[in-house]
Parts: sequence; C-alpha cells; structure tokens
Amino acid sequence: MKEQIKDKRKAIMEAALKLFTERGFHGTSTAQISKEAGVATGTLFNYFPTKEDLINSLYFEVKGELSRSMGKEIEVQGIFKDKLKKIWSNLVRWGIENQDEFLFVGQFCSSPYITKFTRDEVMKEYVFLHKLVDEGIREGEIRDFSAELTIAMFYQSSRTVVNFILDSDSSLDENKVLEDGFQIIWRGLADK
Amino acid sequence: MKEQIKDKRKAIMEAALKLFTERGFHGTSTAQISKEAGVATGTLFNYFPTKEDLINSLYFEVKGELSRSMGKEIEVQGIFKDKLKKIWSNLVRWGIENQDEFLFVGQFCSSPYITKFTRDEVMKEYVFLHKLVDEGIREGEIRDFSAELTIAMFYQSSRTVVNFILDSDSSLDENKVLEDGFQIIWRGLADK
DNA sequence: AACATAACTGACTAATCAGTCAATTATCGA
DNA sequence: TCGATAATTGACTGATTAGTCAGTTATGTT
Repeated sequence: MKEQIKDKRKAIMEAALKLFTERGFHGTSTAQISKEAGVATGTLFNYFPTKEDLINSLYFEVKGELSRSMGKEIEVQGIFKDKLKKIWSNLVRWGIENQDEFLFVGQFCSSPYITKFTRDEVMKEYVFLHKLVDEGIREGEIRDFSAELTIAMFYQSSRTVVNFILDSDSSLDENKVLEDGFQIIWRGLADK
Repeated sequence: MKEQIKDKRKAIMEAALKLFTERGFHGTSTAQISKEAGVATGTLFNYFPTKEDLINSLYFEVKGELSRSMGKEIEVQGIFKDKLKKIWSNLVRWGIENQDEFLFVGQFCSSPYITKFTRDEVMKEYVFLHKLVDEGIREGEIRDFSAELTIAMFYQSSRTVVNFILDSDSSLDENKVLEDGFQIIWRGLADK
C-alpha cells in the first residue's frame, strides 16, 4: 500500500526528528525512535538500512523543505533588495515555524556526520540563491566579495536571528528583530 | 603530586576534545577517551564523576580560553572601530589556530547538552564585549539595535568566517577573507 | 476464494556502553 | 625507613546498543 508505506516512513522520520533534537543523534536509540513512531524495531530498518542512513535521509528531506520555503513568493520582476529580503524573511520564518527542523539542521551541520560531499550536495539546492547573488554583484547592488562568502554570511545571519528569537522570552517583538536583522546584513553587503 | 594530577587530567581533556570533534559526544566512549589519553578507565572517573561532567568541564575550559584570546592586545585608548576589529580578528584567529576547540564549541552549542543556564553562565565572560557594545551605541559609533542582537550577529559573523576558511581549499587568501568579513559586519552595525 | 507478494513484527544477539570497586602502586611527611 | 594517604588500575557489571530474521499479517490480483 502506497499510503501505508508513506505513513510509517513519515512516522519514523517525525519521531526521529523530535528525538534527535531532544537528545542528539547518538543519544537517541533506534528502539526509542521505533517506539515513538509506533512501529516495530524491524520496520525502521525496512525503510532505512542503517541509523546513519536515517539521519542523512532526514537531513536531505529537511534541507529540501527549507530550500523550497526559501524561494517562495519571490517576485521575479521585483527590485533586488526586496527579493533578497523576501528570501531572508522566508529563511527566518521557516526556522521559527519549524523549530525541530531548524535545530536538527544546526546540529547536523556542526556534527562530524556531515561530509564535504554532503555539504556540496546540499549547496546544489542553493543554485537559485547563488545566481541571485551573482546577479546582484554584477549589477552593483551588492559589493564584490566572493559569492560564497556573501552567501555564507547571508545565510548564517538568518540563522543567528532565528536562534536569537528562539532563545529570548516571548515578550520580544519578533517583527522588530526581523527588520533589524535584515538591516544589519543588508547594509553589510549592499554597495551604495 | 600536583604535576601528575594536572598531567592526567589534561591528557584526558585533550583526548576527549580530539575524539569528540572526530566522532561526536555520544559517538565517543569513555573507554576510547581513556585509551587515547593513556590512562585506565577508572582514572577518567576520578577526575570527572560522569561523562556529561567531562563534556561540560571541557566546554567551560575551552570557552574560557576563547574569551581570554578575544580580549588580547586591545588598546584601551584606541578608536572604537579598531577595538571591535581587534576583537573580531582575535575570534577568527583563535578559531583557525584552535580548530578542534572551535568545532567542539560549535558542536556543543547546537547540541541538546547546552542548557539556558550554561549559555547564561558563559555569557558572563562576555561582559567586556557587552560593555564595549553598549559604549559604542551610546557614543553613536554603532546603531541602536538591541545589544544582545548586535553581539550575536557580531560573534556569529566571526564563526561564519572561520568555518568558511576551514572549509575552503588552502589556495584561499585568508587575510582577504578576514578583511572582507569584518567589513561586512562593520558596515552592518556601524552608524554613519 | 485462493494465491503471491509485500509490509510488518518483536524476540533475539553480539557488541558496546557508562560507571564501580577491590586491589595495587606511587608519593608524601616524619 | 615506615606507615598513611592519595592516585591509579583494569576486570567486572547490568543496561543498552544497532541490526537480524524467521514467522505473521495485510493487501492486491485473478
């Protein structure tokens, strides 16, 4: 059953995501994941040959969602700064609305699990952003630093703001931080 | 023997640091750490009652080194931008020169190990930076965003640059990246 | 209904885990 | 040199680990 398959598989991934962010990768056993997902231990290994396979599948899946969210509602004809701001806001909002996924990505990226291969593989999903940055540099919208450095600073600034919002108490004005955060990175990169 | 004690303790911490960055926290067993350090398994538990204790001690130790490096060679009478640049360069250089420590901190901070208490505790070591930022805002050197957000963006930008340098091939002009990186964060924060 | 196939189960295993502790060794002052 | 104390050892334990597999159940086709 196509439906059934998807259900169990999804249940396992959701359980894993939740537990990984709660207890870390090695801190979570496959038995715990199976239990949380409501399946037998054997079932987990039907879908993912090894635990490492599960972690990597989860990472690719989550990164896919992130990069899809990132590109949403971009006006192709809009001005450069607005496009960049939309992408940046998309990144931040995704992080706030998908805490577990956000934390999981952070954990994975600073863990020894990630290889240069995986990093490069994921970078392919950012072609869109890369092109935009190249365009921005060519058109004199942003300064002529290395595109890779520019992207890294841009992306990490969004993560910093998400972490800042997640860590702070709820009295914080989220929209203010979002505005301020973008201003900082925009003024840093903009050529004017 | 004071010397002996320090030696074994230090050997354990160094071994742990190395293996943690190679294989993660749970991916490294206390037996492996003991072996790498050249001591018996029991000895490890003389110095650190539990594995978690070892991880936390290591974190505080490393963070201490970092915050000490951060403040080095700051000219008290210098102009604000130079002081900030010196701190930023110190952070980046420390990361490049202490890769294992740098990666360990990153791993710890994005792991479920870290509690709000630990984060706050470590923040106390940044009083110096906090004061400087407050001063910068008061004197109109940098813009009036929340000091916490400013510090987070400042600190994370240095980490981004270190990661960028560590990930790239050796042909990269390190000093250029260092200059560019600081320019980005400075222009982002500066009030002019 | 009858069959084939795919999905699922959970008891099981060999390996490994963090942590213990009784025995041993090194270091010290007197 | 002796006796006390502190540091160190590694075999050991009960719990837990990732992963297996023979058997069971559910599903789709004819």
